[in-house]
Amino acid sequence: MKQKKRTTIYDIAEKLNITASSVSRALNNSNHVNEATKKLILKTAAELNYKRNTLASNLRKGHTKTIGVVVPRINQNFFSNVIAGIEDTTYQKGYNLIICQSNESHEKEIKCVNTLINQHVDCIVISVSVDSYEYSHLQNVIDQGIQLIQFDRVADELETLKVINDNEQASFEAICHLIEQGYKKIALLEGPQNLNIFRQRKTGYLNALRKYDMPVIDEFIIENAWTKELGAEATRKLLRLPNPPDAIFASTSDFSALGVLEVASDLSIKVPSELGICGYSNEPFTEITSPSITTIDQFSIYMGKTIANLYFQEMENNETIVVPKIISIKPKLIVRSSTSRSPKS
Amino acid sequence: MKQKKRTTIYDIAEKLNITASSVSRALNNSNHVNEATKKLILKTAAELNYKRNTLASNLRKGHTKTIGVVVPRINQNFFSNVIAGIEDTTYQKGYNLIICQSNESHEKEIKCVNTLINQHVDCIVISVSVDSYEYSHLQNVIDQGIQLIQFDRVADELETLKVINDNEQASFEAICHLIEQGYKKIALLEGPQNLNIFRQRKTGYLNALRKYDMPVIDEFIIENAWTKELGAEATRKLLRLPNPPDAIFASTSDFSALGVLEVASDLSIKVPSELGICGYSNEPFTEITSPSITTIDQFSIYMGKTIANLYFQEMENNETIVVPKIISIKPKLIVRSSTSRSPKS
DNA sequence: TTTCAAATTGCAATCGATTGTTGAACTTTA
DNA sequence: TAAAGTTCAACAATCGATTGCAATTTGAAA
Repeated sequence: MKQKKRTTIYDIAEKLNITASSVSRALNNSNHVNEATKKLILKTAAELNYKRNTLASNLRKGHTKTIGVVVPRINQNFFSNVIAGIEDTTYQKGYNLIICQSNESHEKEIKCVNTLINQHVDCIVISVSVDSYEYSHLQNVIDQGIQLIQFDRVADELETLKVINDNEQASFEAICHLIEQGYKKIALLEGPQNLNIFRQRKTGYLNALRKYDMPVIDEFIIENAWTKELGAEATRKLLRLPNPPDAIFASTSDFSALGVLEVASDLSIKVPSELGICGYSNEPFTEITSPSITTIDQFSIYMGKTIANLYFQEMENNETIVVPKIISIKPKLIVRSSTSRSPKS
Repeated sequence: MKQKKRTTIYDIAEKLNITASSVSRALNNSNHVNEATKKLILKTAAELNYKRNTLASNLRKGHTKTIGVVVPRINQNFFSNVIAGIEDTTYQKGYNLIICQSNESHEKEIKCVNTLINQHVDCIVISVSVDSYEYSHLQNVIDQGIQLIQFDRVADELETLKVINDNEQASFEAICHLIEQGYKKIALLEGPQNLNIFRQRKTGYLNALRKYDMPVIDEFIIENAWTKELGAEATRKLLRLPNPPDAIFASTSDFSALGVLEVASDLSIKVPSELGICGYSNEPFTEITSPSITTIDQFSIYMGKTIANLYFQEMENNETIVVPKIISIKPKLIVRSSTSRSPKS
């Protein structure tokens, strides 16, 4: 590749017989430059097609106006929406985003975080991967003086800024809804319990059952059913039980719920009359399946915006100690056909 | 925010009573350092929790091992898949990605590109926004000596590396398929014709009709129907015609096709027997609508990988002139229920 | 005309890492 | 033992922009 020499402030200075400092000041619109020369400098800069070298500038200034984002998967609706939300508000403040995906791998997550530290980003926003078991790499971020914001899947033990969903409440409401629709034997597809979001959803499920004095049936709780395939498999298993459930809450994801729906469809089990199905995340497709799937909206784009605003807000309270702050967003139950039957037993 | 002083190579040097150059060489595993001191340096670096300042390093070295990506929307399946593909292969080579979204705005696209130039990325990968009308900002990228790779929506007039789909062929095959299924009056929902991808798809449509000696009916071609809402609206208009079409090719997107399907469903028009529907992009949801939607897969993840590999390949042919190269990926028609009727007229 | 302050501009250090050159210490060879 | 060659580390310049301080010019006031 041809590597043309880019024009620098020195080139401009030389051409105009002044020093680079004046050029720099003019470019930064400082008022310590004569208006006339400022105009001239700006004009010459445009002529020479000057582009500021952000690397040099950032090195000198000590900050990069860049935020690093680490998510398990970029191409997953929830995460790409959060990113879009973050981007939307950071862009307006002149910030850039460096986006990494951990591919749900703890190893890669560590590498991503380290790269971001090396890049001297001003802030790291992360949702941890499913198999993370220790968080020294995140502690490291804090130690390096970089603002750390966790969202959705957070490490509870780390005292950082957090933006989360109230998973327990959402899950609780979903189960209450099912019970009110007359379902009596509600199964739970749960996600990996090392992630707190899945633990919280389970708690919500148990609380709701308790509230209505319904028994907790162990074989109705299926571990690690968080993909479409695993959801389908779990469903087949559940429906083969001598006393099968009449509703399934796929607390892990809508994909899992989709697996449930497909199995029900294969077995000609009528949804919602014979089987109620509730998912989680409000993926776009849940609206267009037949029947449409009841699910929980996490306000993902709003969540992204909240994260960005939280960062800027903390930035402004300069000097003060970092107080661990948690912002909890209440998700919303979206009732659709897959759980809507007339409310009688 | 507390801003701790990070440890630098000077800190390590000072502690060990040597110069920073030796530290740098040790950290870069140069063989101009004594093995023993190298070990010592590495050990001390780890102790002091040293992290290389990539800014300084990049400034000195003149490249950043960073690729900038500009797409219309991050949270659109096709684009997020391409990004995931790029990320997958660049990550292995130690490259980073800076991702920007133009939000389909020409203005913002220009700003994104300029930011990336300022950031001294080594390469810019872009799919232009729908309302772009001139490409001086892209010419600028080339002038600054930055490798430019266009994909999918490309500016034909710019001689750059390009990775595209053979839209014309895909569209041609889709229409041939419809005709072979016995559809006789095929409408086209077309996208903004300033984007070449939509022009190509239209050409494919026209070519297929010509091949089968079928007339081109002007009122069957609807402009700018590239969202779900516009697709729905277009469909209502088409079906109100005295002589309505018996198939609709939503060449713009699957979202548009979904709009078609919903209107058909509202009007109780049977798909595929009374109306055939074909979309474009193979969005995940096309598989789970009822009926499932025939569409065209663009191999988006593979496309991303191809882009990344193309960059590395060009990098290696150092010194030579940049030859504009175009890689065309042949999309695949995915036949599903929405167009599958017994092949008789 | 002299004095002083304000407005501009220049000088030089700095951010942290890299790298070509130089020189000292050491090893090998004749 | 002396000459030649190696190895290793120090020195200093460099990447491009920023910024505190010093110096100069300008203009106004005395």
